[in-house]
Amino acid sequence: MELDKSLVSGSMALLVMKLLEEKDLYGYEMIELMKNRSDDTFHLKAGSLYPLLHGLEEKGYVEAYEQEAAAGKPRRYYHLTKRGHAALSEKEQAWEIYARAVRRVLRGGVCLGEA
Amino acid sequence: MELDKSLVSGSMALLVMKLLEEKDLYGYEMIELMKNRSDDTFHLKAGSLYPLLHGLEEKGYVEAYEQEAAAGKPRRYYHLTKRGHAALSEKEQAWEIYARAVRRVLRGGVCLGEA
DNA sequence: TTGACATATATAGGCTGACTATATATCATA
DNA sequence: TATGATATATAGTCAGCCTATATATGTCAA
Repeated sequence: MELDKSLVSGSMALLVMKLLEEKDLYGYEMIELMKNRSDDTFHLKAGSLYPLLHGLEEKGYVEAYEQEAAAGKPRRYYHLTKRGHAALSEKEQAWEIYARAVRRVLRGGVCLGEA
Repeated sequence: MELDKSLVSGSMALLVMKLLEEKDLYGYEMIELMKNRSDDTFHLKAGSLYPLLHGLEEKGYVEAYEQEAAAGKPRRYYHLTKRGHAALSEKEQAWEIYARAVRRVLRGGVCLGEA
């Protein structure tokens, strides 16, 4: 079953920043890592990722620097800033709240805590 | 903390259909029910809901019928069709897959099962 | 009586986020 | 030499939810 793409909306920035929490990465690497970490669920496209990274850079959540690779084009590494860490933390909390609310609704009305 | 609206994208159709699984509802009722069921997390707006319902009707996922209320405007009730039930089931599965993948990424790399 | 508010549905227009398509450039391999 | 993997980038498009606004009825307070 193909994943409904409309479900993916909005959380890519969160997921990308989460990858950057561990270590600096370049774009192409993130695409591969995202695929692996999500157990082949998220196929983040280059055309989605690079504009997203530029947006995060504008907001001051990441900083970029060029680095030569052993072969091929030089790589543009991204580093999560202090502000980025703070934003990531908030987005993680927001995700928790959101996912919990979806679970509540999907669990249906026959449960405790019904308002 | 205000919920990041961009996270909500895409899953409203799923949640609305889930409400309709239990019983027929009219639009205004869904807005209230959604708020209660989600523990005051989802504030679905009328301007989002009604076009969404019309879309579900066009796809044959719901059927509508008018019914007079004790007072005020007649209410437009929505009923989940057989096709709607099937679509709901698929969307629920898609949500499970998506949420699991997000959890995997958020859990980070220092875990078992890393691909 | 009139103004505000809750109930109830509807549409127009805008913003954001992810997509496809395309462009560029290097290197390996067939 | 041409195909594919690596690597980054932008333009244009589409979908989803938003705000703002319109309509209509009933209740309650000033």
